[in-house]
Amino acid sequence: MSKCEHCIVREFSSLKALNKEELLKMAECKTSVTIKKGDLIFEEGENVNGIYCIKDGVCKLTKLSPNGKDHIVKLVKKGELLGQRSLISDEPVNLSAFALEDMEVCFIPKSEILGFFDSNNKFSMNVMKTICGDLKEADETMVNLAQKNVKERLAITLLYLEETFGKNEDNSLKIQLSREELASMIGTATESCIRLLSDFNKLELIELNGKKIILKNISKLKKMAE
Amino acid sequence: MSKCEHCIVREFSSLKALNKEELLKMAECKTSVTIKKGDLIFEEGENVNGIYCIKDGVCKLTKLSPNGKDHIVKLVKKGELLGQRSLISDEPVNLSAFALEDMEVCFIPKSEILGFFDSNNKFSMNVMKTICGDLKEADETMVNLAQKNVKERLAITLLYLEETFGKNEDNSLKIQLSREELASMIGTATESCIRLLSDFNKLELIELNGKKIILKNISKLKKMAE
DNA sequence: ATTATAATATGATATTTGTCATATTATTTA
DNA sequence: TAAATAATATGACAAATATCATATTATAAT
Repeated sequence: MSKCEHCIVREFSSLKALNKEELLKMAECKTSVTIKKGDLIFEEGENVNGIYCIKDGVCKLTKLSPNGKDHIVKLVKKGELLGQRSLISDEPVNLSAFALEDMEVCFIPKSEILGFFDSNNKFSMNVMKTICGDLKEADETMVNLAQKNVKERLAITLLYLEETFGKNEDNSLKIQLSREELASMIGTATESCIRLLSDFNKLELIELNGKKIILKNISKLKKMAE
Repeated sequence: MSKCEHCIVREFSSLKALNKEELLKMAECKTSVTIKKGDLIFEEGENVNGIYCIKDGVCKLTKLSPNGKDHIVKLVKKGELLGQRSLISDEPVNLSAFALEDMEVCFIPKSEILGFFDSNNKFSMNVMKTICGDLKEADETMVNLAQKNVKERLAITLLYLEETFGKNEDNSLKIQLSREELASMIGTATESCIRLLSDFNKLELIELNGKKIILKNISKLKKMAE
């Protein structure tokens, strides 16, 4: 069992507030899990009795609409925690989580985390700040969905993907989403998404190379996103 | 100066966790404010150094899009708190608040609230739960905006308004929104909103009587909202 | 390697929604 | 009370987007 004390990833989340003792305690009750690309981590409505700390990889949080279509609410990456909201509200999770890449995560049981809430005020505040950040982001996304058209939302999303997940040596987006997933992030039909990517390509805003997407004209994309 | 101890409204918010001492302390530093319908409480980007406890009335939280249009992100009513997110994140507010009715609110300075966070764990947990609830709601709204059409969103919103704010003796919605505001909640053009209300009226789902809206066929509206 | 399957791409068309014009009604202000 | 202004309503049309069909390409399975 690896030691949480020596885990660098911890430094990026609310868990950075924990002291040595708390980390030792946590190391003893945590479980390390490997998850393969495409696999389900948890499903909407499920009781997840703890939180996941993402050591490596990226996952998508999705919500199913009554029409049967999934919407991607958020992408979560290395260093972030999963399942905080559900734990605090003491409710089943309201989103499903699927691995977009092979992942390594640690599961920390609920009782342990609740203990930290009681004993470590800094930790509580960190978690609160994270959730407040999520709420602020959600408000912005909401307004974008309500007031921007699909073209603008695609531009916004492409810029977000490069900014958040970076690019490879060939400048292509590091994170690989299918066209269907990209459409499900921006809230449109897969065909519309494909068509607009094609348009962006012709306008030389981006370059398409199979699954690879390269942002060629960031400033024009930014203008487009306004 | 009225005593927080005897304020019933307090029982509906996170503040219910405060003990007598804390309430006495709060009563001394709070300020009571009356706000007239239509007035601004605070504006996006402003530093609000505390939180508002709504004693009476309803307000809207809006966000301005770069295109110049406002979007109503949330309605907040009697018993709820305003400005929690901003206080925790230690950032300017990201939404503007306007009174939809004459309001009575109490302003409690930041320092006071931060003290409660340190000393009263129950209070912290209550605030966290509220914000988690907001986040869950925001996720749902997001998916609705992304996947439902305007007709469905209108039905959802009308049902929400009746459920949340109740109805008058004549069965009309207690909360009065202009067509423009209703449109700005569901994320559509004012004319589209008016047109659909008119359609709903013809289909006898609702009844329009000047500014008054009566929900006539709840079950059909619910089917429509799916 | 070959076939089967899934992902991407594009055209044609229908539907939804937005925009602009204008009429009508309600509300405020002088 | 009359005039001015704002809110609501509706028509005509344009633009955005979804849907369905089908082709092409990539990926996985045998």
